[in-house]
Amino acid sequence: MPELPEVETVRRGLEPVMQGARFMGVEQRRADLRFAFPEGFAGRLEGRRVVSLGRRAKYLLADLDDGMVLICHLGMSGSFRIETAGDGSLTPGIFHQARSKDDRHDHVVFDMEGPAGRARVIYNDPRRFGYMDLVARAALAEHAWFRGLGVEPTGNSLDPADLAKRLIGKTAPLKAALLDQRIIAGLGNIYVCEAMWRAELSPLKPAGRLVGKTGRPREALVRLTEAIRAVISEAIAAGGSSLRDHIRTDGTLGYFQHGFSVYDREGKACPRPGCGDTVRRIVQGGRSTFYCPRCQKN
DNA sequence: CTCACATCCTGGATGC
DNA sequence: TGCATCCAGGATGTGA
Repeated sequence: MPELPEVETVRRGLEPVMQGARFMGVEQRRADLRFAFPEGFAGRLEGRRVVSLGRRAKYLLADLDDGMVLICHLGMSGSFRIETAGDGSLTPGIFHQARSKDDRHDHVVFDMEGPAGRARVIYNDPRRFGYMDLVARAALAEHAWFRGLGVEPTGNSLDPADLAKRLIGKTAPLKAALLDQRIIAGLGNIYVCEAMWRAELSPLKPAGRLVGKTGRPREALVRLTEAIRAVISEAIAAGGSSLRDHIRTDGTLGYFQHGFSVYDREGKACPRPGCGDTVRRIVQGGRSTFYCPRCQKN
């Protein structure tokens, strides 16, 4: 599913029509996605105004004017699209026009009215691995989905010393540790593979070996931290990666997939100058890992 | 603690 | 063209 860069791209796409806008109508077309919607979901949103649209890990968070937060996770195949009349001057009538030709997987429809005019925001999710909830902002940190969530891999939040504390003594392979949302929150299969390649670290290496005896981060961990930060920020700048499901709210594609070094490149040449080896695919924990056996020996 | 594996779903790619 | 099979960006729960 969308990993952090894709979710951040969606957040930025929705912000212009959501921030400061009011839910004029909410249509919930089924009782559940991955989980059941909370009781009275649509009615509790209607009439509320979005104070701000944020993100934590792979979760979109819409803070409302009554102190509640709308939480959305896109699962593997969730996407939002925005429909307007094109000139931003939508009348309510436009919303009653025929649905798009393949609306089978449009599960939630938000009719918004705000500073930017009216917009219809539609949640589509073929596999229905996504989920939503509505909780008090004050209780968010203790919510089951957020309690124990690790550090954000963006900006200054990701610090080698802090990461060392989380990895110390871990015998799990590095790949598994980086996918563990309790350690770093927001990374998925793509960016974990890319970051390990950039840092020239083996996905099989026990994660705890990145930490020195005294508990200080080894040089490799500093390198990995920088690689994660770089790949995430570059991916956000590219609008995320569009493989199968990720699409921006305006219907355009992200283009970071063209910048992949190893992900989905099994059998192709390792792009590191002078390497000459071939990208290999192995399976760890049931998920594909792509890496260069020569660059990522240790 | 760690792992392998199944599970929730649909759709696209591939192979016969 | 059909049909079967495998695979997919996530997260959770089970049992070993």
